[in-house]
Amino acid sequence: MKGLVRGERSRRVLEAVILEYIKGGVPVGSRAIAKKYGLSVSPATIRNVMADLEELGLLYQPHTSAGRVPTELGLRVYIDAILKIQQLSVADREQIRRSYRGGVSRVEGLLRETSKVLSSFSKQAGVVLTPRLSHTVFKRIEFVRLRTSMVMTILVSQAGIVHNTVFEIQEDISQEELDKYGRYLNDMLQDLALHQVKARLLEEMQKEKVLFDRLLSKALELSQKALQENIENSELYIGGRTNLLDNPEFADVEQMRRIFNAFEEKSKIIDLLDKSMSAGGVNIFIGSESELLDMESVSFITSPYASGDEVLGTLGVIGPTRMDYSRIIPLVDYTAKLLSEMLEETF
Amino acid sequence: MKGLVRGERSRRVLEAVILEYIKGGVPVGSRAIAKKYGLSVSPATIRNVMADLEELGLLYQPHTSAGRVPTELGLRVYIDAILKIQQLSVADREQIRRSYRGGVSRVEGLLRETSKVLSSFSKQAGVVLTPRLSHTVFKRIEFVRLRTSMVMTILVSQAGIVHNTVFEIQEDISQEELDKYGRYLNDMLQDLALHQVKARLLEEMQKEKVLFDRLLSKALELSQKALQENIENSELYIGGRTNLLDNPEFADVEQMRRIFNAFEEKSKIIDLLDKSMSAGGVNIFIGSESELLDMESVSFITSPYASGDEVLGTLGVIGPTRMDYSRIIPLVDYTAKLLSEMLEETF
DNA sequence: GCCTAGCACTCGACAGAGGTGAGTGCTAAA
DNA sequence: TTTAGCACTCACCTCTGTCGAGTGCTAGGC
Repeated sequence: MKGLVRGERSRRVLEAVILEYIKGGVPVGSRAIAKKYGLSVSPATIRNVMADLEELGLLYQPHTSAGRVPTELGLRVYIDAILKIQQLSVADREQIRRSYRGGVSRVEGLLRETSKVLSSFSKQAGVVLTPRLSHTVFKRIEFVRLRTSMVMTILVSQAGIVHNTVFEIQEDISQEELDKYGRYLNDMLQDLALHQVKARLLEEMQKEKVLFDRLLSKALELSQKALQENIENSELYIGGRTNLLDNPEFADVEQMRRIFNAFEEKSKIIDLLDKSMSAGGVNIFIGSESELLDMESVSFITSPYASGDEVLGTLGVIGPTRMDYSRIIPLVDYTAKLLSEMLEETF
Repeated sequence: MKGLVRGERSRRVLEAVILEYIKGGVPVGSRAIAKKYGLSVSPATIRNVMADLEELGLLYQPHTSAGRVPTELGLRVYIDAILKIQQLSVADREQIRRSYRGGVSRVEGLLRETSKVLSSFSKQAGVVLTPRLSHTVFKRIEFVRLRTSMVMTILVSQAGIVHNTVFEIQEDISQEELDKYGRYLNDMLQDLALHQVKARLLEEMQKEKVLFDRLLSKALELSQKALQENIENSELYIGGRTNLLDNPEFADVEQMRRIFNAFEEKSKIIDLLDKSMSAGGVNIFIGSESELLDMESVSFITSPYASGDEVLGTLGVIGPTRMDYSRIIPLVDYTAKLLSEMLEETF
């Protein structure tokens, strides 16, 4: 074994095949490479090199007498060892920034807009995972009496995420009393991370003082209830689904259905994005690497975004394995940073 | 002219063609009808009748020597004059009710669930238009200071819809002061319809008392700002997009792309649903009747839902013109009523 | 006067045949 | 080690013929 890609020439041929394949989407032959990539060797030589690359599992031949197509491993090697990731051009960056003009006034709007930006610049589908409430810092809680025994809790996090829950309670409580609970809790929970809030509430409930104060214990009970529900959940914004229809590899309906099903289910994609949240930096899943989706021929490029020190969520691009990595990787990277910046600025 | 569908037999033939076409999706011939629909006449006779129906514009022949397909007008006549709309079966109703078990605790969740129910029972796509804030009744307003000069407004309507806006203000205001504004406004605006709130605010601002009370005028100004934004907007929940992929008429990608684009755009669908909101009862748009979408071969079945007297939004099913109207019309009708009921119950 | 049987005709769907061209692997020579 | 040449493979296209569903028309029957 002489290493995965042994010589400079092999590397150039692999790159050429991949670039050409990304451009055209059809198997690429030796002639095309010899001509277009100025390697100044004959097609026959290229063929020999390609045969070597095939043996290494980097290329693959759909059938005898067809050109070569990169395998997942081939793409992986290309991305890890050959591709030099460049900065996004100033013009592109400027244009992305401009997409956000016109004032986005809510976090949700900002995230949704981001999914659109990602999709329109990548010509693929853009996804943005909303922050999990549990990962954010408590800002405020508010109780609203909707009608007899029906209370709505509104929770606001420091990052400006608003979450509400409605639930029934045993006995009716007046709005005035609910307001009192709110004030008490707001004082107590200020600046706590939400996943600490639960613990804090329990702790507080133990205290003697509280045990004898019906008002306080009621307040704690209510907020407990509100927090029980889905603060672990995140939502997923998906933009530009239809871009995927333009990819010739998804022309067959079966393939398409799988992807759109995944979009509808969301949970699998959420899991994947969740997983890459902790990783930091740009993550790339090629085809079956994602494991979660039984989808060959689909790649994910993801990056977490943050506000301050706290990682909030993940965003990314979903497209065919045959997508323009050299452009989309920096796009995802830049967008994640820009979003982080904007979140920080506002909240 | 002897009326659109002159005799009992014509009517039965039209019905047979439509039923058969809905079932199979392919042009239906005279033989099939003669056999299956017990009209006890020969195919030749059926052919004559079909020729008449074609002349009337109710049927259409894709090419010589193909069977007949109903035209939009044909479907319209069928729905208006022939189809007897039945109640949903008790079993179906029970099953729909059951879909909502497991407690849906927020309006948004309820609406989203509804879009799923609609889609899964119709095997098509289900849509639910969220209530416009402006159509709802004021319940509560709350200001939260996010950071220096940055304020979030949270608006809750009686129907339990929560809406938040973030904006910058000239000078910083403390949370205590913001709370005061909130209390003042909550008293003032109680039980007003939101579209009246604006007027009320202006009116209030004129009053002398306010002019000299910096606090009050500030409060009014803030809430004005919060209301300026998109209280007219509604969102759209779409469930079961992928069901549409199962319809053979959408096998060709171009057709599919148009529909999915409409889903992504949303605005056109929102307009359409909006239009049918005021109409009341079940509305049916067959193919080009919807005008908004340049989509032949797509039908909408919609119905408004309400809470109390107030019409809140619209829901419906989107599918191919060739869908099972006899089942889906009562489905939409029942679901709308059920949703109204549940909203009323909770809020 | 309406219904039906029969018949010739039309046209899409499908399958098979043959041709084309891109691309390969192998071999032998430079 | 590279290259030229050559035989071979295979997807794809086009052309052709067949099949069958379905029609419209006409003539005869109730």
